[in-house]
Amino acid sequence: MRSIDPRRLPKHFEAEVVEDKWDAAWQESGVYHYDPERSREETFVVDTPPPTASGSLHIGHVFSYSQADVVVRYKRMAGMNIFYPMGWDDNGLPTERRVQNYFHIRCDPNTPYEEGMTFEQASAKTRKKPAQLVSRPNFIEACYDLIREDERAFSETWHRLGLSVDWRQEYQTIDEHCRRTAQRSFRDLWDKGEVYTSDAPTMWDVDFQCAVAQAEVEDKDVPGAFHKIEFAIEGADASFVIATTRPELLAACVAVTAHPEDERFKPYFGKRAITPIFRAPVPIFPSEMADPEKGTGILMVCTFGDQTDVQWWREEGLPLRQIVGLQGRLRKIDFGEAPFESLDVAKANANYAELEGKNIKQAQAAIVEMLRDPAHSATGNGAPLQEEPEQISHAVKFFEKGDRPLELLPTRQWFCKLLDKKERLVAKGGEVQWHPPHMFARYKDWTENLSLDWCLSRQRYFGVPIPVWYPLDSEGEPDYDHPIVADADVMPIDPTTDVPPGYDAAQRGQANGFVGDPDIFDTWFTSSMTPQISSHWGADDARHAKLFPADMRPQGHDIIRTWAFYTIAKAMLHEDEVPWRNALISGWILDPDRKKMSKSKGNVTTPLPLIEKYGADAARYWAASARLGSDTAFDESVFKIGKRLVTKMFNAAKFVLSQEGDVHPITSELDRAFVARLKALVENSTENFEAYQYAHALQEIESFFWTHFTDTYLELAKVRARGCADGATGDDAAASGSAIASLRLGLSTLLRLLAPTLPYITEEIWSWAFAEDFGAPSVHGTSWPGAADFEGIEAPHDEKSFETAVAALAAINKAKADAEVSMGREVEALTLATDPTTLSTLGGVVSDVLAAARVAEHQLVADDALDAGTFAVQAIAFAPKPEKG
RNA sequence: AGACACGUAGCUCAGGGGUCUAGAGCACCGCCUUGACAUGGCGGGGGUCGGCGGUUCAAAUCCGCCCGUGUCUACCA
Repeated sequence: MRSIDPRRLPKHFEAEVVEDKWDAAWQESGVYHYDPERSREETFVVDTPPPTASGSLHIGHVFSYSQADVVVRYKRMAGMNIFYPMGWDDNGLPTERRVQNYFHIRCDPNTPYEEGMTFEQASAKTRKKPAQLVSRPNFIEACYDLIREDERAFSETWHRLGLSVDWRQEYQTIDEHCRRTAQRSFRDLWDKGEVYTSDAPTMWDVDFQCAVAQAEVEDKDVPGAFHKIEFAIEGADASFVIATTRPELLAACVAVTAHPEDERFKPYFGKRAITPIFRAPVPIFPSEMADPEKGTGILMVCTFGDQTDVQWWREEGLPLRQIVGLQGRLRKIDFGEAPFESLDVAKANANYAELEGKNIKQAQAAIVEMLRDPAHSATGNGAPLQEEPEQISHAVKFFEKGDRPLELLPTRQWFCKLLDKKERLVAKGGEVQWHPPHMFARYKDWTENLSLDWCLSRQRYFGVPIPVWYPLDSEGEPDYDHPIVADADVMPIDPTTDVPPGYDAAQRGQANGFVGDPDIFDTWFTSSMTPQISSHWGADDARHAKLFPADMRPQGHDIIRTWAFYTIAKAMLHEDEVPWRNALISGWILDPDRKKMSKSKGNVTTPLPLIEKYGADAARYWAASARLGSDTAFDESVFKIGKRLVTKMFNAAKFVLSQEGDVHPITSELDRAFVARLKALVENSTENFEAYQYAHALQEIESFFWTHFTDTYLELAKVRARGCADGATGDDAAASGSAIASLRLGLSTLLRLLAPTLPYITEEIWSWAFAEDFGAPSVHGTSWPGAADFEGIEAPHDEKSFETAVAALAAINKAKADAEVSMGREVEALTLATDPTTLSTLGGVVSDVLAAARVAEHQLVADDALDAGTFAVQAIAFAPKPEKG
C-alpha cells in the first residue's frame, strides 16, 4: 500500500498545470485508441458530430460534446473497446461565406487560375473596395487555408476539455476519403435508381444563387398585403376579383381557380379570364384545393408563387411563364411569343417594360401603381385594384441563412427519392433508441410531413463535386437524360477537370464531346455519411462490419430533421440498416433570459474563459449536470459548484492517502456500514450509466461524496484512522487499519465513479497511489467498480449503524453550533439521549462518534419519548478554549 | 392550427403513487480559524410543487380540462 506525503503536494489544486500534463500523457499512452483486433461485441462505436469548423465555438459545443464524452468514458471503463473519432464539417456554404468575408474575395469560375496566389485577412480599408474576384481553384485553396486554422482552434478546446477522442481517426468532410465516400454514395444511389436529375421548379435563394432543400427552409412571419384585383371574363359581361399577396407575379399568371362547389364562380369554370395590365387570357378551372373562405375565394395561379401553384401547373398542364430570373429580378419577356399570350401584345409589352429588371420588391410597388390606373382594367370598370391592399402578417419560406424570401424557379437539379419511402423512413427511425424517447416524435413529424424529394445539388464551389458528366450533342447541347456517372473505383473525381471514360480532354465543351456537372453536393449529402466515413464503407469491408452501425450518435435536437434524418435515410438506402442504435439528443444552452444564444443577438458565451476560470473538470461537471434533451439556461454558478467539488476531492484525497498503516481487512462496524452504502451507490450508478442517465448518476455520486463521505464517514473514521501513525497496537492497530482500508476503498471507488465526468482531478489523484495499488496507470483504463471491489467485506451487524452514527454526531454538532463554539471544541461531559432501539444500534459505533466529537466523559440515556433515530443532547459541558500558541 | 416538452424556494435544477413533515446548490442569516480543506466547516430561515376537477385509504407524482412558456410540424392564394 502506497501512501503519500501531503507536504509534497501543492496547497491548492492547479487545474491548468494538471490539464496540460494529463492531456499530453493520455495522447502519449494511447489510452483512447481503438483496438481493431477486439470483437464487435466488445466494441462501442461513437458517431461524433463533426462541428462546422468555420462556425464560432461556443458554450453549447462544450455542453453536448462533454455529455457524449461522459458516456464514452463510462463505456470505456465498463470494458468496451471505444471507437471515438473526430471530424470537421468544413465543406459548404458556411466556410465559403467566412472565407469571402475574411479575405474579402469572391469566387468567379471565369477567372483563370493563378499559381501560388496567397491571401491575407482583409483590412477595413480593402473592404471598402469591391471584393477581389478569384478563380474557383484559388478560392478553394483559400478555403483550405482558413479551415486549417479554425480546426486547430476547435481541436485545442477539445483537448483542453479532455474529450477522449482517438485522434488517429480524424477526418474532414472535404478530404479525399470523405469525397470518395460521398461520391460512392451517389454512385450506389444511381445504380439503385434512387437519384434523378430534373429541370423543375425548385426553391431558390436569389442572393446565394443556389438551390435549397426542404430541410434548410425556415418559415418566417413577415408583413404582407392582400391585393384584390379585378379580372375580366372572356365573352361575358361579368368579372371577378382575386386576392393575392404577390401582385408582381401577374404577368406570370397562367390560370384562375376556385372551389368546384363555390356557387359564386361555378358558371365561370371552363371559360377564360382576362388579366388586367397584360390582357392575358387564362383558363378558369375548379380545384378542391381552393378555399372559399380565404381571400375572395378565387385566386390566380402563377408560375410560381407557392408550392400549390406548382401542383396546379403540373396537374392542369399549364404553360410555364417564368418572369422571375435567377437573380431575383424580372426577366426580359415578349408577349408576342409563346408562352406569353396577350389580347393586346403592344400594350402588354409596353406595360411589362416598366417592370423588367426590377427586383421583386420594386416590381411589386410598380405594379400596384399600375393597378390603380383605370386604363389598365381588363373590364372597363375602373382601376383593377379594388380598395386599398389589406395589410396582413403571413408565413413565408426563407433559406435558413438567407435574407430574402425563396423563389420557386425551374432549374436543373439532382434529387434523391424520399417521398416514396416516408413510411419506411419512419419505421427505420423507430428502430433507433432515442434518448430521451420523445425526440422520436420530432423525427416522425418531420418525416411524415416531407413534401419534396431531397435536392442534392448546390451551385457552390467548396464542396464535394457531383461525379457526373453529360454528353454534348452535335449542337453542343448537354444530353441530361444520359448522364455519365463516374465509376466507384476512380473516385474521388472532379468532373470539371477529370475526363469521362471514352473521351479525351480536348472534347470538353465541344459538340459531340462532354461537359462536367459544375455543381457540388448539399453538405448534408456528405455529413449524412459520417458512420460510413468512419467505418470505411466500400473500401474496407471487415472494418465496416465492425464499426457499422454505430452504437451511439450524440447530437442536438435542432438538427434532427437534417443530420439525423439524412443519416437514417442514407443508411436505409444503402444497406437497409439503422446508422446507429442509440441517439443521444442534447438540449440547448439558452442565455440567462432563456433566449437561444446566437451570434446576431450577441449573447453567445465563449467557453475558453470559463474553462480557464473554473477548470475543465468544472466545465464538464456543468455539462454533465443537465439531463439529455432539456434546454438549460446558462448559469455560471454551476461551474462554481463543479470547481468546489474538485477542490474538495483534492483535499479529501490528500488526507485519505496520507494515512499510514499496515494493510488490514475492513472489520469495524462503521466501516462495514459505510462500505454497504458505497456498494449500493455503485450498483445504482452503474444502472444509471447503462441507461445513459449520466446526470442522475452524477447527482447521486456527488451527493454521496459530500453527505456520506467527506462530511460524515471521513469525520467519523478520522481519529481511528490516525491510530496506526500514533502508535496503536493490537486491536487498535487492526481498527485503525480497517478505517484506512475503508477510506481508501471509498476514495478509489468514488474516483472511478467520477472519472467519466471529472477526468483530470480523478486521474491526478489516481496517480498518487492507486495507479500502483491497482496496477492500472490510468483511472480511465481501469475497470468500473463492481462486486469484485467489495468481495470478502462483511455486511454490518446493524444496517442502521451508519445513519445512527451520523445522526449522533450531528446532534452534538448542533449543540456546539447553538453554544457558538467551534466544532473542534473538546467536550468534557455529555449526556446523549435517544430511543432504546437506536441506543442499541449506537453501541457498535459510539466510540467513533465520541472521538469525532472530541467527547471525554459521556452518558447515554434511553428515552421512549424521542422519535426513532433521533438524538437529544441533554447536557453538554465544554472544555475551556485552549490557549493560543 | 396540431404535436411534444416544460411549469417545484429569489435563481438554476432534482424528485415523478406511501420512503415527502417536498430536496440540492447558489443567494440570504447566525456562528466557528479544528491537526485534508476558509477555493472551508457547523447550524438556520425560506415553497399552499401553475390553476381547477377526478381516480385512490393515500397525489408534487396518475388521469382530464384550463392557463403560461418553449420547441417542432403545418398554414403561406
